[in-house]
Amino acid sequence: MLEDGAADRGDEGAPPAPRRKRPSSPRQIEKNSETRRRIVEAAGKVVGRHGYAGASIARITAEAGVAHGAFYLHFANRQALVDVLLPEIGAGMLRAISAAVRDCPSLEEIERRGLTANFEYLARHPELDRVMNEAELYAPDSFDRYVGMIQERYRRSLMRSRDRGDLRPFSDAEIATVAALLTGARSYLLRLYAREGASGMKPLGREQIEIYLDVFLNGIAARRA
Amino acid sequence: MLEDGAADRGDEGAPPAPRRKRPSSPRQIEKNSETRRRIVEAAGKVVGRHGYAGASIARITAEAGVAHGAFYLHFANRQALVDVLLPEIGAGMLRAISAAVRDCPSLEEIERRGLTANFEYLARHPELDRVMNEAELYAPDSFDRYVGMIQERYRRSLMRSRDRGDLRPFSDAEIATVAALLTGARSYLLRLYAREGASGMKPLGREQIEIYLDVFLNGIAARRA
Amino acid sequence: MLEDGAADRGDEGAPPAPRRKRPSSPRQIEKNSETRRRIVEAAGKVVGRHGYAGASIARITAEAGVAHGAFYLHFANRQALVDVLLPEIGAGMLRAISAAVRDCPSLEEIERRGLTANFEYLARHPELDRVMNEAELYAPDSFDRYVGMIQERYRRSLMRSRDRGDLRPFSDAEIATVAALLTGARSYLLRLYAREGASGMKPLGREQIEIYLDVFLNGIAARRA
Amino acid sequence: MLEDGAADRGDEGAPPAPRRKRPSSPRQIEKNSETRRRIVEAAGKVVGRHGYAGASIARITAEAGVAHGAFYLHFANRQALVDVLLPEIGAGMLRAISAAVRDCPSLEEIERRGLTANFEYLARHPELDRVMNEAELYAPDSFDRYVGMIQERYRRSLMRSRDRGDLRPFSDAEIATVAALLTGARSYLLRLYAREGASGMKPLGREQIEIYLDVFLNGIAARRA
DNA sequence: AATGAATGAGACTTCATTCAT
DNA sequence: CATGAATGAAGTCTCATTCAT
Repeated sequence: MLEDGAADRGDEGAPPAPRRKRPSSPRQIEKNSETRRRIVEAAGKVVGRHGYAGASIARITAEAGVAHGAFYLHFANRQALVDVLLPEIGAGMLRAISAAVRDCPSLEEIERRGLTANFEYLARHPELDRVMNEAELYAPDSFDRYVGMIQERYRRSLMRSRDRGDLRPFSDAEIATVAALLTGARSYLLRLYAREGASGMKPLGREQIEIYLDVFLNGIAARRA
Repeated sequence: MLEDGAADRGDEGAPPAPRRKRPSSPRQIEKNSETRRRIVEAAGKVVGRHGYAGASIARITAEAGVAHGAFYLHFANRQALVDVLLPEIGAGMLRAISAAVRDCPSLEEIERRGLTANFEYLARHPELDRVMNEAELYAPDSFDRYVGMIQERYRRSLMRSRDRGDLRPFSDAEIATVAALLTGARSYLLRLYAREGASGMKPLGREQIEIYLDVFLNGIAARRA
Repeated sequence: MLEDGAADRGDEGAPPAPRRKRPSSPRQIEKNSETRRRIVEAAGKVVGRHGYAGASIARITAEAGVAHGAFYLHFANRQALVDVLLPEIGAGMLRAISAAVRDCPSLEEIERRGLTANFEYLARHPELDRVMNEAELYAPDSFDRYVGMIQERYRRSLMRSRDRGDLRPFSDAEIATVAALLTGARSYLLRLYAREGASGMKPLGREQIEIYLDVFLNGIAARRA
Repeated sequence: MLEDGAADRGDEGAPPAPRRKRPSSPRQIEKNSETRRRIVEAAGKVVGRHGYAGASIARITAEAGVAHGAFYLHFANRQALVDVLLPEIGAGMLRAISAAVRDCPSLEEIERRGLTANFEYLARHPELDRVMNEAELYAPDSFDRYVGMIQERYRRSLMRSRDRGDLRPFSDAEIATVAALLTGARSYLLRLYAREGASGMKPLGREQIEIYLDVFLNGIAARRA
C-alpha cells in the first residue's frame, strides 16, 4: 500500500475515496460507544507492537474482538482512527505530568518532577512511546497539535517561573523558543532511554536528569544576587 | 531521464562511472554504476516528496528513468536501498558542517557556524529532512549509526573546547550527555525550521539561533573571572 | 503495504495472537464455503489445461469467477491450494474404484474391474490425469499420501486374495513390493491411455487390459516342458 | 514464473517468439563449442539441485562460469536447452545398460543385469534422476522420445528372447504392451529407491529385484492343481 | 449496530531475453 | 564469440474499503 493520506506531505494527494452517506442521521459516527473505545484501545496496543504500518484494520479489530466491518461504523476510514490515536491515548500522560508539577514551588523542582513523571508514565504504558513517535509520520497534524500543547503548557509554566523570579527575564517571544529547546532536549533524552531496554525500560538514570537540570538551570536560571 | 533541474544542483561532482570488473557476486550487490547513482538520487527525491512509505520501487525507478527491473540489479531488495539512503544522501551534510567549523577559534563560533551550515545545507537539499527523519523508523540501524556519528563528532568537539578552556570542566562521561542534549535541541530546532508552521512557529530565524546559543553557552560556558 | 521488518520493533517476543487453533483462526484457513469449492474446482480445470506451473492465482480466480483477492480468504497461499488439490479432486476416483471392486469374487475380476473403473473415471474427468501426475512435483507430500493410500488399498486387497487362495503364497513383505509393481505398471498404462499417442502407442483398449492381466497373473516366462 | 511453453499441453499455445535471423550463416547455432558443452553440463547439475523450475539462465551460466548473455549464443531460448538436456545427459545411461546386457544368455539374466546397471548409473550420476523425472513435465517431447527409445530397445530385446524360446509366444503387438508394463514397473521401482536416501542412494535391495523378476517371469496367480 | 466475505488496486520481486560494447 | 546491464511482463500476496445479510 502506498500509505497515502498522512504520509504524503507535499503531494498532489489524489483523494482516495469519495465520502457519501445518507445525510439524514446515522453518519454522525457514534463517539462514545463501547465498541469504539475498544477499537481505540486495541489500536494502541497494535501500534505498540507492530507500528502504524503494521496496524491493519484486520489486526486491530481482531485485537478488539469485534468484526472487521464494525470498524467503519465508528471511523470513516483508517486515517480517521490514526488521527485520533495520539490525542486519545496520550491524554493520560499530559494529565499525569500536570498533576506531578502542580503546586511545585521552584523551577528546578518542576523540571525534575515533570521529567520523572513523564518517564514513569511511559514505563507503565509501553505502547505510548511508539504511538507518539510514529505519529509524527502517520498523523502529522495530530502530532503537531499534541506537541504544540506540550510546548504551550511549558511556555506558560516558564512564564509563571519568570514572573516568580526563578527565570532570567526573557521576553515572551524568547520564552517560546526556550520552551522548544527544552522540549527537544527532553524528548531526545526520553527516546534514548525508552529504546535501550526495548521491553523493560530501564529507569532514566539519575545522573542524566541531573546533568539536564544543571545545563539548563545554570543557563536559564536568574543569578540571584 | 526525468531529471528536472533540481537534480543538477552542482553538488556531487559526478565522477563518470568506474567500471568495476571483479566477478561480481550474483546476490550481494555492491555496484557503483551510474544507474545505481541515479536510483539513489531519485529515491532521495521521492522520499522527500512521498516519504519512505510512499517510495515504491515503481516511483523510484520512474523518477530515475530506468526500468522497474533495473532496481534489482543494484539492490537486493527495497530495504537494501532504504538502508543505504541516509548514509549516502546525508554524507554531504556532514562534510559541509565539518568544513564550516574547521579551524573555528571558539565554542561559540563553532556552534553558530555549525548550526548555520546545517540550516543552509538543508535549505539546499529539501528532501534530506524527510530522509533523515523517517529513517529512524524505516532504517533504524542506519539512523542510529548516522546520529551516533553526529553525536560523536559533537562529543569530540566539546572535549577540545573543554581542553581549550571554553567549556565548564565536565567529566568525559558528562560530556557525552551534554552532546546528546545539544543534538536533541538542535535537531528539534531544525525540524521546526524545515516544516514551516508546525506548532505555529515561524521559520527559524537569526533570533532563534541566538537564543539557542545564549541558553547553552550561558549554561555550559566557563565563567571567566 | 510496505511493512518491512524494520517497522516491527519489539515484536517476536510477545504472543501476537491466538496460536493456530481450531476456532476460526485468522490465518490457518479451513473454510468450506461455496466460493472455496468453486476455487478448487476451477483450479482443477486450470491445472488440467495449463499444468500447475501455469495455474496462476489470476487464472484460477478468473475461471472461478471471483475476485483475485478472494483466493486468500480461503487459502493461506498458492501452495496451500496446490497441496489440497490432489486429495480433493482425486477423492472421487478412489471412491469409484472402491465401489467397482467391492464384492468381487476373484483376483482376476478385481483387477479387471478396478482398472476399467479407473479408466472410465479418468475419461470423465480429463483434468485429473495432470493434477495427479504433476502433483509429484508440485505437491510431493500430498502425492506421497495419495499414492500411499492407493498402494495400501492394493496391498490389503492382495492379502485378501492370497488368503482366498487366488494368489501365490507371498509373504506379507513380498506383497508390499508386488503392490508397488502393480501400481507402477498400472499407472504407466493409464498414463499412456491418458496421453494419446505418447510413445506412439494407441489409446488403451481392451487388448491392453487383457495383456496386463495375463502378464501379471501368469508371468512372462515360457513354461519349459 | 509461469513456465509456459512446454508446460502447456492442451493450450491455445501462443507462439512466444518468432525466430528470424540473417539466414546467411551465423544463426546455425554452434553445436560443438566448449562453452555449449559447459552450459549443458552445468544445466544438468543445476536441475539436479534445484529442478527445472529453479534452473534459471542466471544460475546455469553462473555454474558454467560463462556470461549470462553467452547462453543465447548457443541456444535459441531456455526451452531449447531444456529440450536438449535429457537426451544429452541421459545418453550415457542408455549406453551403460546396453553394454551390461550385451551378450546376455537368458531373459532372466538380462533383466537382472539391466536393472542393476540402471541403478548403478543413477547412483553415480545423482542429477540424472531429477533431470529425467521432471523432463516429463518440462520437456514432454524429449521425454516421450527418450522413454520411447528405452521401450523400443526393450521390445527388441524381448523379441529376441521370444525367438530364443525364453518368453511365452506373445504376438509382436503384445510384446509392445509387455515392454510398456515392464518399463512402468521398473521405473516405479527405481524411483522408489532413488528417493529414499535423497543424497546417498541406497543400493536397490536385492530382494526387490528378485521379486520383480519372479513376478514377471512367473506371474502372480496361484497355480491351481 | 454488527458481521465477515468479497473486491481490486497496488506493492515487491523474478527472470527470460535483448543489445551495446 | 563474449559480456553483463537493462528491459518489462508476469507472479504472489496484502489490505482498505464495501455490502448483503
